[in-house]
Amino acid sequence: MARTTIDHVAAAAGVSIKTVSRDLNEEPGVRGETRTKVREAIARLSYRPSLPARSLAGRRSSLLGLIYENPSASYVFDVQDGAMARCRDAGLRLFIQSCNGLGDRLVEEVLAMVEQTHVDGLIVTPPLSARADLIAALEAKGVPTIRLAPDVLEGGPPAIVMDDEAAARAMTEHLVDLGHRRIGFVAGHPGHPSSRLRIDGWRAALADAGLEEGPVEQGYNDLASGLAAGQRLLAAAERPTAIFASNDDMAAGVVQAAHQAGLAVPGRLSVAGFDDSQIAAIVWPPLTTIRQPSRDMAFAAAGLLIDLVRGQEVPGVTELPFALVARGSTAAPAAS
Amino acid sequence: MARTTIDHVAAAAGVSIKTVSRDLNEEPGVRGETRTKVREAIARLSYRPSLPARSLAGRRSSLLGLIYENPSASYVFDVQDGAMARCRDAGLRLFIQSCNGLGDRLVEEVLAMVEQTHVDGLIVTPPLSARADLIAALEAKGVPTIRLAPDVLEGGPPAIVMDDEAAARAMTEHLVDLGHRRIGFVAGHPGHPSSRLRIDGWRAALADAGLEEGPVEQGYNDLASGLAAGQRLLAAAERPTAIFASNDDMAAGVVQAAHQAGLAVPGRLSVAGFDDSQIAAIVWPPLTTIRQPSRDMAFAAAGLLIDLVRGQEVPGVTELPFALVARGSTAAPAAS
DNA sequence: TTGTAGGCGTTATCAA
DNA sequence: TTGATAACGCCTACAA
Repeated sequence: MARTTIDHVAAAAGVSIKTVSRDLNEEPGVRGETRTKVREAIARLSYRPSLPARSLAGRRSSLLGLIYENPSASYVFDVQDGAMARCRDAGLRLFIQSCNGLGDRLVEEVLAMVEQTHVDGLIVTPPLSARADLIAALEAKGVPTIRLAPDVLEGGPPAIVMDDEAAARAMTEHLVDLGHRRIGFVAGHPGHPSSRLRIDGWRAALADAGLEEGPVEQGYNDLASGLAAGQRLLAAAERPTAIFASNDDMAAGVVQAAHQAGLAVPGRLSVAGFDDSQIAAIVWPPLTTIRQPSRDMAFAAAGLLIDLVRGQEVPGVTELPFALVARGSTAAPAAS
Repeated sequence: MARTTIDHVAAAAGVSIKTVSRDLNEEPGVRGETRTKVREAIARLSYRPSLPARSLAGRRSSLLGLIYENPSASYVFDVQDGAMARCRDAGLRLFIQSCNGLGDRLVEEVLAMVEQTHVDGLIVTPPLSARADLIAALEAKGVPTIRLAPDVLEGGPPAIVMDDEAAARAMTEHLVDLGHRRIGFVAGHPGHPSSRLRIDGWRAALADAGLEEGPVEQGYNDLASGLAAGQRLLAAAERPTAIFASNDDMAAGVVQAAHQAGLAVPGRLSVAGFDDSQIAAIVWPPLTTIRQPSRDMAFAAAGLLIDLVRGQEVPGVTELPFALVARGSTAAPAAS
């Protein structure tokens, strides 16, 4: 029950607590011999410094925060994993907070969390990274912040992004290259940062190819809305030969709609998604999609935040590359 | 930059800091009038007590911990969500830690986390809840612990479980009732607590129905191994008319194997899963499966842990009900 | 290169 | 019913 403290270590090593502290924090000015003694005592007593005591005494808590709201389980999982890995490398801890269901108390609750836990800085994931009120409040409080995939890049805290528009364009070009001329689109949730960029990319690619704009249906980033959108798209008189959905969940819905309509995928209909979430590899046929490097982005975000907290300069925008993953759900259109 | 502290509140309310502290902790012995004054000052200054200071001074940190390792993204997501919700209700915070890739440093790292963060107690999710060394170490340290879905119930810290065996039996009975006589099984990961219970349930139900035991193939809880197991099962001379997989990911793999073999599901082959994870509703046809109340179990676990930390008695085993979710992947066998 | 004193923001103890 | 004061375990500033 009795905690091992820095005093015990100091006594065991025959030095003062300050010397132990210096070693712990890798401060200079400790003789090699002394350092060895201290290290040995630390190991022998298996001493672990108390984080609360540190954050109380010092100006740092060795704790970073990460907040999320709602996105898919796999996205949250990847992001957590990446950020935690980076923190572990740096000997820091990550405090994760869900903001689901906070409604209009969001800003207040986040500030409360930051104050109570003393996190040194915060990683804000989408769609929270698009909440201007939140970001403004954090800046006003002086909380070091990194935005993950925000909607607006100019101004605001440093951001980590992927080029959604270029990715959507690449996917559309992939479909065009396969020979598709009538390519429908299922738009993403209107409140989501990347939705606009993705539809813009689709439009741009069609324009570049000299093709007419295909039919668009609104979705809400979940399977059900993708299914409904797919049904509407497929019921039209002039059916598209390919449908590009703004995320994988909706693309899975479109695949279901095709199954229901008795249309073979990709024989009669090609379907493309976005995100390369778990689902993409699980539906049949597996989805051609865009791999968003969620884990890498979070890893990088944590790295930037660490720099930021240490007072170093960090770039305003860091862009990570995407990849087009071609799988079974897209093919050349049926010769008609 | 200057933090609002209990001193500011005390000054504003014209009382001592101890009185403010008493109000914060809902201790008795504060006059109603005084309490009102204090509350008003707290609200006006939007004061939030510092968690580190609390854990340093008091015997409690108002922080619970949750550790996980590897399971599917959706499982982790649900569990986090449930535990966080319960913590929020109680005014506590939840510290989440991934234990992926820790190898043989697992026990050491978990103990380090517990010591460093001062969490009051720990929720241990599967498959970590089956790690005897970990559980023993936590008990030795006197860390209040709740096990989520452990393999062994007798002894050890309080556990929250679902009756895996009964659920597997129910699913098998469902298939028998549909008319299946040759029911194959894809076994779950050998290291996973519930794998044995599920196969036992399947065996028991077949025995009860007076049926011969069907073919079994080993899987590892992921899609790929389910696919491989499905291929082996379907290649056999006497093909089963139904396959029950120990989890949904593997069931999705079996469905893929059926697709590849040109076997209609559920026309020529019925497939059943377990977990009701996201995947279950996404594959085509959607899976008949067992809903494991992961979120509820985590919610309950946090509740028990709170009681435990407060020194109350908690039951050794708490069992939550499962549900059989019948969807499109199971039907009567083709008349042959 | 090392050590001493003071304080971080709370809760606990004991007195008023 | 309230308050002064001493911890809690560490870091910062300053001294030796």
